[in-house]
Amino acid sequence: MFIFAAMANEANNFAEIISHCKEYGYIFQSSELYDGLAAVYDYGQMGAQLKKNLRDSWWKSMTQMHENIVGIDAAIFMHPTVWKASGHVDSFSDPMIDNKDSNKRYRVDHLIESYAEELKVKSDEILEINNIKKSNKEINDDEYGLEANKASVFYNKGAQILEEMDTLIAATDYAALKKLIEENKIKCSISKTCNWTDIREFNLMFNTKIGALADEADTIYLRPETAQGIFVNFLNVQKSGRMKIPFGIAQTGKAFRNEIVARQFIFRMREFEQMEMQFFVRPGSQKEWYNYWKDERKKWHESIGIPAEKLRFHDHIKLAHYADMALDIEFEFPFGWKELEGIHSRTDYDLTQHATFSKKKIQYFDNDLNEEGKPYGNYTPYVVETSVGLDRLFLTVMSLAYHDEKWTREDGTPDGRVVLKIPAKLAPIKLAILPLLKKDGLPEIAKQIMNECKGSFMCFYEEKDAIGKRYRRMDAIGTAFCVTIDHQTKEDNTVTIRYRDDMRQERIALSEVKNLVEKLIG
RNA sequence: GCGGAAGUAGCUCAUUUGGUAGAGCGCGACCUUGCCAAGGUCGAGGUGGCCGGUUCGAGCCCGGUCUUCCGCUCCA
Repeated sequence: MFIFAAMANEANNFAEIISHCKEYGYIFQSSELYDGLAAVYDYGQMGAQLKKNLRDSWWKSMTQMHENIVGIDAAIFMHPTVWKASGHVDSFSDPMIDNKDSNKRYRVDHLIESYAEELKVKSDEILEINNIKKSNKEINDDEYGLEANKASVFYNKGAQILEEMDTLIAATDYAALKKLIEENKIKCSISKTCNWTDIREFNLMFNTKIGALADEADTIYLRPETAQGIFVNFLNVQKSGRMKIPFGIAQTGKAFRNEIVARQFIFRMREFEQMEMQFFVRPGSQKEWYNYWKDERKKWHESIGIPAEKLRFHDHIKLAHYADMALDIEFEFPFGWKELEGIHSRTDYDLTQHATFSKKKIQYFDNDLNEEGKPYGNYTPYVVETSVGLDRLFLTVMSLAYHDEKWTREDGTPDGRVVLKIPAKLAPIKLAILPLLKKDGLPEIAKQIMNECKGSFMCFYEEKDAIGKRYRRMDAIGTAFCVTIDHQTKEDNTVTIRYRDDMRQERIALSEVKNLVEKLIG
């Protein structure tokens, strides 16, 4: 027996988590044999299972648990026009400019917008000062008029610059855009100079060629989001599934974005997996459903063991081109609060765009009766989207699970363990089956338990090394439970079950093992 | 993409100013032990991230390159 004299020092060091993931088969860098490929990662034998458990848990909560949500699996390749319709071809390629002195890079529109904002602030300041002077009778009406004119010059200048910018961006006239920046002497906030590079465009979509001929019509994109696969299948699913609004279509799958800088381990990768659901609603009811899913999704995260105080909502101030409301569910990662899931009210933007570009009617006939007792009739549904990054969710679970525990033994010597306290229902391996000795018939009993259980949940059999060492290894990979078979088992058919999180042990009937574990992971 | 730091065994690191690499842990086999990282014996594993240069000789000096981490930037 031993006691916990101290159970502290649980520093959640991000670097330690990354290295633990590699050491215990959760995540490897892609193509490590060839020095790796930046911002691309592979899931190992443990990671793939955890990721699958997370995906399955989401899938079940969305489809099985909601009668009005169905799941699909759309292809990564889509018709090129899909991305014209969605707006990604235009808005996913941002013009950028670098300041040569500070090496700071700006999105051109952000740079110009902030300059216009400065002009507006300057204008407001002049007005404010002179309003005070006027009310104190320090200046007369004529003098005030002159100052007010000055203010409006600044104000109009700002508005004019923004207008010009919009025209030039729409025309992709980058030479003229640069000229606009230089003529207005827009400076870098770091270097305070106007020494700019040429404007360059960064397209965030990967493209490739389909078919043998390499002309422009054959260029296709790797999808930058999975959502469009749902929108273009809206009518197929609605009609073949006889779905009635409100209803949802769920999907998990890979998406690809050519991020300029991808960092923070698996937080921002060039290839990543989304789990998303598009919920189609009657126009006008989007606010109600947006709020419904906002709460529902946060509850789901809590249901898989994420503490409420580590989650928060963050409303978007600047909305994407398709949204009328948007927020992030953020998690407090080891490197700060970051987006885990996005909830977007996408209006009828996507369906309308696809109707326009495909020249096909995408509408729904609503037979429900309105207040006047008449059917709501034909309309383009509004959409509320919930979209989680599966890799981010994985990182969330790992960063919560990782614990470096240290304590002092009864004899005063230090002891400790690294343990992944992954919720039992998500843990890659549920049960380790460990014969205390690899003789005296104990392995035979253990293998019998193994055969009984492995059809129901993931098990792991191990007879090498001292029992303590095997427990530590199971802790490190996050195995939820261990059962140990000893000599007493042969006498009374009981085994020791050991709980990972608190290392507690209890004696239970051998015949109860499977039922107990199934109950605990349910 | 810019700036900073780093890269030696699976992991953590050592190798005094250049003289062809070691330890601990881990891993494999066997013996012993048996409820929280036990002991013993034997063993596998490194062209020092990669490429090039200087030198009689490079893990060490120089250049390039790749990757990772931190800061900036980016994240419809």
